[in-house]
Amino acid sequence: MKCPNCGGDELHLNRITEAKKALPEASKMTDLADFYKVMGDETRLKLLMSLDNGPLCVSDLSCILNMTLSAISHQLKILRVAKLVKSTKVGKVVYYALDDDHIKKILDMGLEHILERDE
Amino acid sequence: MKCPNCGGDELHLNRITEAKKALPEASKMTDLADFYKVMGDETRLKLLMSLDNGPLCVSDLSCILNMTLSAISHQLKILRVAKLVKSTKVGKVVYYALDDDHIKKILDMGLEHILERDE
DNA sequence: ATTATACTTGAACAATTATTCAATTGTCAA
DNA sequence: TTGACAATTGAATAATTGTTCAAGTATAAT
Repeated sequence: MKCPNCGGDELHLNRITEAKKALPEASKMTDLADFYKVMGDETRLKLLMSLDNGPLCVSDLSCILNMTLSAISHQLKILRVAKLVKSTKVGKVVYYALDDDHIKKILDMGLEHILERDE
Repeated sequence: MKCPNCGGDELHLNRITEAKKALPEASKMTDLADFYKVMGDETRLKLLMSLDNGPLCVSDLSCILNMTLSAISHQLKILRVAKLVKSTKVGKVVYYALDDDHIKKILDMGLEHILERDE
């Protein structure tokens, strides 16, 4: 039996079928890629890090990142849709917070990896 | 004293300066964003997951993902530069493997988050 | 009611990026 | 040496994406 894609031999095929089986569901892969994609932007990462010590309003975040309200709002929407942050409106002010502290753990783990890597 | 950016009051300023101090170094933020950016692609994520159970050559990976050698090679290069995978050449064949098992832990944590989230 | 504030939204633009295609390198076998 | 195979590379293309700008809500204050 030969690999229909590249013509490889039996052993080659075994490795392939095994690796294929070990892969998570296709839809889960897409979800995971999307999750990392949302984190893979400096602005959004700064927003998440800023919210790490408690809720902040959009103006606060705009000051912290030194970016326009519009830019911040656009990025907050992406974070909101991805369920990484939640928002509550108090009068005219909208407060944003991390959706749960699982997010915080993931952030810390990534940061730890970066720090270790650069030693 | 007033916020030079949006004209907010004292309390507002306190929250801002505190959040700013808590933020990691700018260069670390960039590195972390870049790290997630590399993971935030379905093809690269599949490559990493495929290598989870041991090294595979480029042809194997091409079969597993059902994509051209060229496309795979381009993505492997990105993973290599980002130090997520390493490669060793044996004759004509180049084997790729996860750079360390810290990567595996991060992958698992992300996947766990996705699974929990969708319950 | 009118005005100001806090934020959101949609369109547009520039920049980035994933894949394809064609050409090329490096290694082994005949 | 010649040919075949594994993999890499660079340029081109199409698609995605982050920010800006201008206009629009919603809420509070006068």
